[in-house]
Amino acid sequence: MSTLKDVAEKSGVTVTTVSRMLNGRGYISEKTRAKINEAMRELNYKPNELARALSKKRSNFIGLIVPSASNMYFCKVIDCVEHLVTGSGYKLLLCTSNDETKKELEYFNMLSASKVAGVILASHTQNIDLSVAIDAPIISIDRIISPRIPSVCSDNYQGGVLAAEHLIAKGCRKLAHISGSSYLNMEANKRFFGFKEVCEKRGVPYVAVDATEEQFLSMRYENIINSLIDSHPDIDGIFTSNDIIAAQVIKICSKRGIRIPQQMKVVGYDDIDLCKFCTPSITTIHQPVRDICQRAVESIVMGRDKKAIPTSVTFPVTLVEREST
Amino acid sequence: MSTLKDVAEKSGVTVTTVSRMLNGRGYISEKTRAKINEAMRELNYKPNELARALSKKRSNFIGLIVPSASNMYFCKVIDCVEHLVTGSGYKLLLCTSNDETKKELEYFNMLSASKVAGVILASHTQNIDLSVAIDAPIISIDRIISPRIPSVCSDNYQGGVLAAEHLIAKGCRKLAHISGSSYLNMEANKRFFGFKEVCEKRGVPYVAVDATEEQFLSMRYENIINSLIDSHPDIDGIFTSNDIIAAQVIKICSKRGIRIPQQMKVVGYDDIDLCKFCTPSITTIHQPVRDICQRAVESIVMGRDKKAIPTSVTFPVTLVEREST
DNA sequence: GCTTATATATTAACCGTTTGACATATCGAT
DNA sequence: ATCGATATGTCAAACGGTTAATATATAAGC
Repeated sequence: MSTLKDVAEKSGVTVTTVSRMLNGRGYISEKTRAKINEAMRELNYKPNELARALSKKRSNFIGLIVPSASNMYFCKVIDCVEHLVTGSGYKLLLCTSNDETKKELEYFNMLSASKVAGVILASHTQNIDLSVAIDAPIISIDRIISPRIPSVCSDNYQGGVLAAEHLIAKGCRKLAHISGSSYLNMEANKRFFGFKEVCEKRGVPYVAVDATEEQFLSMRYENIINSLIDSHPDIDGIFTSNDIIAAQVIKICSKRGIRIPQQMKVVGYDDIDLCKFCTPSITTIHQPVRDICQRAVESIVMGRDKKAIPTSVTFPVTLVEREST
Repeated sequence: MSTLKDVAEKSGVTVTTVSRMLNGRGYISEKTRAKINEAMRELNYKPNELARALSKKRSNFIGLIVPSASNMYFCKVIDCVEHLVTGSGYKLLLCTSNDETKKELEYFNMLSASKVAGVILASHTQNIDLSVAIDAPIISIDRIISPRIPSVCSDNYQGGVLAAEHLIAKGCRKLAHISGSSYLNMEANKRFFGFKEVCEKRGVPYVAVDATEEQFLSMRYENIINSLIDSHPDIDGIFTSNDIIAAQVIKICSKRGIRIPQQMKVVGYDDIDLCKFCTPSITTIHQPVRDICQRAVESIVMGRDKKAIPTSVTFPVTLVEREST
């Protein structure tokens, strides 16, 4: 593996000059530039990123912490963030925390030790002031962690409003809401508040149940869905806090002989690919994941240059109508 | 941020001693060990991983290259690999290549420049001898790239055999196979060979169609499925090369009023979560992703210590019967 | 002919950790 | 009294790049 020094010798200049060129500082004539490029090509030179980062006291890794990579919503986030990070010349360090605060702290220490350029948090982490643990910009996605950490969310309240209004417009008389674990994501609770508000304003009765953390992680909601339908057989519209629950509602209704959308209408949340693959496909609240991720990555890249103080933002959501309503 | 030197000063020993302790070389008395630990705690010392890696000429990052993080099969791989990598004290650098050779090469250069401990390849990359591009162990998942690169696969041929036998046993008279893009994954083609072999042996007629690369990446197979059913309305059993195609077959059949499993039986491949969420749920060939990933990570970790020459392995697959057959 | 901008060189310190070479001291065992 | 194992110290080079300071040379502009 060749080094800067090798390149410098080969092209008959000093390491300073080569480094200057690599980092775009100072003056370089076209002739020298060509000579150096030539030498780099011949030697197949790749700057050692570790040395570079050590010297600069900052790497170009960006850490992304998600609860799990097998949950399709987070997959979307991972995919988006990876593209954006790579597009900005950074590299993605992926961490899956299982929503465990302890693991999250470990990851934080690890990321800090690797001198990451920033951290994007799409995981649990309530209230612990992580900004003290790391000397790099942090931004959270869809979770508000502490007032000191900027966040980028979608309009969860409005999502709940849209879902309830849609179900009511479609003729539902009694609604239900099934949340993910409200303990895990305070921000997502606003989906329920929006839903509730509309139901109350319109005088439509509703019930609400809350999944457990364990159900959220295992993605198995059968029990909660069955017992909801058992105890409220007159429900004809369900708004779920994520699409995975919605898919299982559809499944259980089909097993019970409840026809969708005729007898039961279902609105999910997130708009993951699953919605399209399900039969019937799922009406859902679309989260602008791409916009959210873009904003998150930008805020890290900006924050690094101290160009802008990143602030919290909220993106609008939309309802995507499919076959389940 | 405190350094080794700070810790050494604080605990009244030299950096050599502290480093010795950190790396488990030479002798350390319990008393000194305690003193150093105390100092590290007080200073909240975290070794700078970059400096460490630079000095050792090797980081503890492991690179994982997948075509996409939004494809659920690869999500499973990512999730698994992340857990295993972290469990072994490494960190995961995630790369999504879109199955583009050019991008894969760029990622390889990047990983090489970051002195990764190894690379796990679950992507395209045909025939280019990447082992020359990087000085670290490489292993491929479910793809055979070159004879020089060890791979860990599942028994694709057997998967095809199981699928065909199951469909025939369930009473199908005319079968079809829809592959992902055979161009992208030679190894997965064996699924078709196994399927074909059984059909021919049993005298069951079959047709086979091949999705394009674009269809694979966009996960939209409607056209190919519709035209298959249009031109062969007598097909009563379909084996698809992945579960995402299977889900769409179910969807299209439902739209066309073809009842599953009564009039049409479907067997997918991979056993991703989607299978359980679909209505009806999808019978599929289960890939032992956990075993595969474990083997892949182990081979990197071993390969690093030069303890063992990693060799290629094949894991058995099983058929998981659900509602679609 | 003087100034200024451009282009490059030399030297050396620094980032934080590892590691080898070598020295020294203590302690129990022979 | 000597030996070997244990426990630590000092010193300094190395990993590969960045960067500040200082110097010099060329070319263009007035």
